[in-house]
Amino acid sequence: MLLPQSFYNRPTLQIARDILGCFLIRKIGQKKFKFKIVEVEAYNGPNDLASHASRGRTKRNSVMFGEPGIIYVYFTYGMYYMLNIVTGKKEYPAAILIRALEPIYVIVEGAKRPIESRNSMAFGLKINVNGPARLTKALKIDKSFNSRPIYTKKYGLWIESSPTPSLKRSSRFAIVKTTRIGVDYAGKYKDKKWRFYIKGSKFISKK
DNA sequence: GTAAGGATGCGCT
DNA sequence: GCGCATCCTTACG
Repeated sequence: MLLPQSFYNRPTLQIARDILGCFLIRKIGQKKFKFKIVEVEAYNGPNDLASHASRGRTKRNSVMFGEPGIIYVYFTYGMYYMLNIVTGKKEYPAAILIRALEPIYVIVEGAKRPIESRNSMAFGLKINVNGPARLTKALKIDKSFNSRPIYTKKYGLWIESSPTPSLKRSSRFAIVKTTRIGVDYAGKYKDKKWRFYIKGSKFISKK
């Protein structure tokens, strides 16, 4: 089921846990690619020194200060895009960075086909989605998605809830909580355990 | 298998 | 100018 905007209008750290195991769907042309979200990081509030928002509102980060459920895509290292979803109340700058996905299947002309290898071409899309920059490249996500809603199918990118909501999440998988990647400069915020991933997943971005 | 370095452009000081 | 919420290629064993 498509996750509604209200899902994102909650505390960011809670969303980071809840979104694990949910599905990211990308529609390109007639093909629909389905992935499981297996790793995320939270960038939480105006004081988080690892967050773009800690330097105040700028043209670049302004969507972080807006409505929850909006996509925040930014450009870094001269060549990569990062995919984030804005979370929490309006005016409270926070977002979830999607760091890694697990390929599930692709629907071509109504038929489900497995996505076989992380590094092979699957129906015209290079599937290499265990890393925040890799996955945007693979899914053809760029700045044009910035400020669009994720809670509609209109733009070819949306998130659906996991298939067995009746089962408690804790009975399906365990969550590892640890420190974020590449934020050594962030003072006391570098030690915040705001990175979450599904324990035992083979599709985590590092180690 | 692991390690090192280059690529590359935009936002911010 | 500097530095970055990174990845890929090359060079080794």
